[in-house]
Amino acid sequence: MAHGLTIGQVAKTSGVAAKTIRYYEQIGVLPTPSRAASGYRLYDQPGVERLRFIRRARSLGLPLQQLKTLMGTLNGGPRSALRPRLCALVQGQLDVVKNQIAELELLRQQLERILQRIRTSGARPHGTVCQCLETKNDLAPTAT
Amino acid sequence: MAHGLTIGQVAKTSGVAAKTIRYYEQIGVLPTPSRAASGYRLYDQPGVERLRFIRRARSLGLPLQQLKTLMGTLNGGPRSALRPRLCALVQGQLDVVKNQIAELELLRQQLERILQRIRTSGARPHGTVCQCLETKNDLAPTAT
DNA sequence: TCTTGACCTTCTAGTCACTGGAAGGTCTAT
DNA sequence: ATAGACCTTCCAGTGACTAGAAGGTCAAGA
Repeated sequence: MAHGLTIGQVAKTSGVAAKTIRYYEQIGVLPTPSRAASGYRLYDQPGVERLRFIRRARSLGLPLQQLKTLMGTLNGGPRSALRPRLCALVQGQLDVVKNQIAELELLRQQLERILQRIRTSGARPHGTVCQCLETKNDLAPTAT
Repeated sequence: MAHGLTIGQVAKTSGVAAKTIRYYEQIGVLPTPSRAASGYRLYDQPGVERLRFIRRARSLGLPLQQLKTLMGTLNGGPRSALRPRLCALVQGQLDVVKNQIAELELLRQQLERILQRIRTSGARPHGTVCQCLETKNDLAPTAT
């Protein structure tokens, strides 16, 4: 009731589910907010901004574990370490994303070839397994 | 000891961890194999082929749940339903993959712009949150 | 025959990022 | 006073495995 938004209000304005906000707090990505006499969580503006930061970074694919350590740096670590760390984080994520794209492109080609094959030749079962997925050449051995 | 490969031999030749093979059996994607007197699992050739089929399909990103129902069709369902089902499965997966690629491409662009910004302008903390991740225009609200 | 070490068995629990639900307390408006 | 919308905590589930513990089995060598 004092100054501050309840978790539901924060959820509504930020688009992050209340459950998710509690979860972030639970695993230590968000600090524990102040509480009303009733026990309700109360968020102030910096608290809301921290959440938005987390969400922004998450939408870039940064894992919560890395965010957690980064938040640690942000709230208390040496300021000088900030830029290189952020830089490395984003660069690392960029590499991850590039690799994912490359792998998915391969996958797409495989799927298109297979679809072609199913459509034209039909899927004759051989034993209990489909021939159309049997040809080795098209498929990476462990491309997950 | 009778005819058949132990789980470790299958694991070695197929490149699938023994743990994973047991897991597939546990969730019903693979049928329960025969057992030696000792209780060891023994796999015959069709069993090994089923595993290879699963892995091939998994490497295409098909979820185990779908594979499970497909295996049901393969082992007992009407043969006529096979081709359209497989076709739909692969087509669906192709759509999924295409969407993933498109999203990751957006993500890559965002990350590259952000990296540029960090490198050139530096990351001045503002309050407790980084400005360089604060600009809304670059970032999708919920692009995970 | 005994022992060593590799292999196998089951079971439980952990990963990641949430999400759902139950059981119960609080706030606001009527 | 009561309805119902909100909040609290805790437990469990998702997908596709992976790790580890505790114990049984097998083949080979001394």
